[in-house]
Amino acid sequence: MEALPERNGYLPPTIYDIAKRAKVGIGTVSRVFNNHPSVSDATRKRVLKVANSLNYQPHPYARGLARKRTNSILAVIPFFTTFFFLEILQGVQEKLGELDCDLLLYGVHHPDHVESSLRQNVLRSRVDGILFFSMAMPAAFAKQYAQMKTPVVLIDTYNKDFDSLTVENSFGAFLATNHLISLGHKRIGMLNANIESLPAHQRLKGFQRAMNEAEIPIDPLYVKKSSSTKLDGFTREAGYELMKEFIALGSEMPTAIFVSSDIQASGALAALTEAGLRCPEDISIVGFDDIELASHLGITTIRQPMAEMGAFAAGRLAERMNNLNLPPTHKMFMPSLVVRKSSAPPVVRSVKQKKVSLV
Amino acid sequence: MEALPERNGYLPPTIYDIAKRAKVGIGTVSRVFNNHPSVSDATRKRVLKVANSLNYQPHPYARGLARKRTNSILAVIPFFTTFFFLEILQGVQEKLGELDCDLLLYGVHHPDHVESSLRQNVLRSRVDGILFFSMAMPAAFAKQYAQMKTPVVLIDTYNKDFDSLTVENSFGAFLATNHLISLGHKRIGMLNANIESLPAHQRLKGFQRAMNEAEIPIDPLYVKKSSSTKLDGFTREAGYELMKEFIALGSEMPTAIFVSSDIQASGALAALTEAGLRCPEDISIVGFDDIELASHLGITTIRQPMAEMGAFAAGRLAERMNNLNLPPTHKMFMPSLVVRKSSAPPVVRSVKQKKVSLV
DNA sequence: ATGAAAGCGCTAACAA
DNA sequence: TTGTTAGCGCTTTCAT
Repeated sequence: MEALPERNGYLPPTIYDIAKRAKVGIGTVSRVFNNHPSVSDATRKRVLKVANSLNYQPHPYARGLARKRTNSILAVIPFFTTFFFLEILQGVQEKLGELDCDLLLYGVHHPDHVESSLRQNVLRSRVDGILFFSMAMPAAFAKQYAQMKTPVVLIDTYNKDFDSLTVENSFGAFLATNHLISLGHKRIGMLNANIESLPAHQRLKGFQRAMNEAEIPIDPLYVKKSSSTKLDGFTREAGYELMKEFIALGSEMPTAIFVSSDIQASGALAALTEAGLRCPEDISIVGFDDIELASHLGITTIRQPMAEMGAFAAGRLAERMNNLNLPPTHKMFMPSLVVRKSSAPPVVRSVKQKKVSLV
Repeated sequence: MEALPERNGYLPPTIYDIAKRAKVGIGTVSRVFNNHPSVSDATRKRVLKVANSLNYQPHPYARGLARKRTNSILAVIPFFTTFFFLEILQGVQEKLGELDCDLLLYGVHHPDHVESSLRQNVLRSRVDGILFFSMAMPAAFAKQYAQMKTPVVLIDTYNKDFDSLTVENSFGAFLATNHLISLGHKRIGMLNANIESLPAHQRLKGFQRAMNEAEIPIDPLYVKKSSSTKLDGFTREAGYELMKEFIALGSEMPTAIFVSSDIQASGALAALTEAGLRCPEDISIVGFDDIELASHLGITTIRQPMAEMGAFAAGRLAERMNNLNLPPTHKMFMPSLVVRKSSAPPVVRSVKQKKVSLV
């Protein structure tokens, strides 16, 4: 802690300055800026004029102290991922603008840091609420927040005690698979991440439902899951490796594969290229997430409505900040299909024969 | 403005609570938490013990009010771009952690919004300093900040009145071109963005210098620049179109091209694939920026030290906040070469003859 | 409708 | 070394 140099020269005007020049009490000035009804029109106008001429802006910290609310919220996000969060934050911020609320960012590098940040920011009552992204809320804090009724909204993660919003993974997988089916594919596979993870599990469910509804039997050979624990198998490498297994099937290879994430799909594509196979001519691919890469690679995929999710999260947080006793709600968002060039009708190759046994 | 529900039940402890239980005055408690030297070890220990047992955390807003400094800074970033900023913010945040300082995020969608944010946050003295990214500082604010000595650090943009840090574009281009040269290429082209933009201009300079130093004449036909105004031609489409022009050269095509950005390189690659040409076999490509896409596409590129830049920016801002009268400094960061598979030695094709006229 | 005054939780100057 | 006190700029009773 060093000496704290005062901002030179110019000092921002306070309500006292305004009050003096407008010949009113500071209370009145305050009322004007809080839109309190009991100020005469004349006075209000006079105060506003003076305030404008002095370029007055209420000091948020003084306000925060007096009001016991800071008008700012904290976003705790894992910093290793990128695109998804920025898009959501965009939605958050837009909404926050309406609410005259600021956004504090806390990027988590290491899980341990989560706790210290939460402690610092919340217990210090520096923020009015928290947006918590994609991580499991540490149990100790979950308990504490629940009983202190701290406003918390969970995004892309779940805890029964807090508001949460997630994407309907299963429905997205259903959409993806259905797209492939409606393109005319019959031999459809799924390249999944680690089934232990919730999203992977849900996406498998959606795949199965689509296949069942279309009455297409699922060949177990066509359903491959990563056993990687690194990021639950949602990695480029995992996609690459599993795709090689598909390729090893040779002529028995599916004509289309639903891949559980775009990042895996990028690896799958690499494996295909390496094997001299072309997408979509030899095989159609549908991914999931719609990360930026997907558009560059031309991957048909499932998009999550990130901006809306962000806006919704901010809105929900605001509601909760205004009423600490709302019961937690759990909102599901519906993803949508984005068709690009990695999916196409199956090519009727040297029409030998229909595939026989699908088990 | 609605009724403001108080946080139910639990109220955070204040220095008064601590003081009472530790049987000291509030001043002493304050001193302890400000590491003021004149507190006896015994007292300090006692206060700390009580504080810990009560889970006390100083209230940042009260502190801010009294100290006239908020311990938080504002990052103003253009929200349409993504990866680059997150990486820099990572560096920023790491540094900020050391400084016990918070990060307020303001994403700019529309240039108009810049001003309102700056006004709100700075004039309201909500933040101690500003990190301003990749945009031209609006003149009105530049003047005001300069005379108010508001701590501002510019990142990836320049203004003589403020600290700034930028990347040595020219040097990066030099590195890229040199890499191609050292690989043995002689027919080297450059696929540039809109030369009106500063980075495009600087990158051209670096290209020219490398060629000159290697005494390889530059064929004007091999230097193509986008005339697009959209993002100054730093787009996938621009890269795609210009690469088609290169391809149209047929056998006269360069054996290697330095592309002014990865995003353009991705478009260039697409054009190549479309034309049935392979990279690096038929032509080597080096990009610039090292966006995530580059690694997925295997593009050799020039990387900017983003995390370091972020940390440096935060550090510089801190210095300036501690001494408002420092003269502005302008720091250049050196980019580095990342070799991937899009660049390789030229293939000695059906060695017909040396290229004759390079004009 | 308006002014005066008492905090909000803290820092820092001043005494002791 | 310590306690006391006067702000920091604002909101919010309580009078008037």
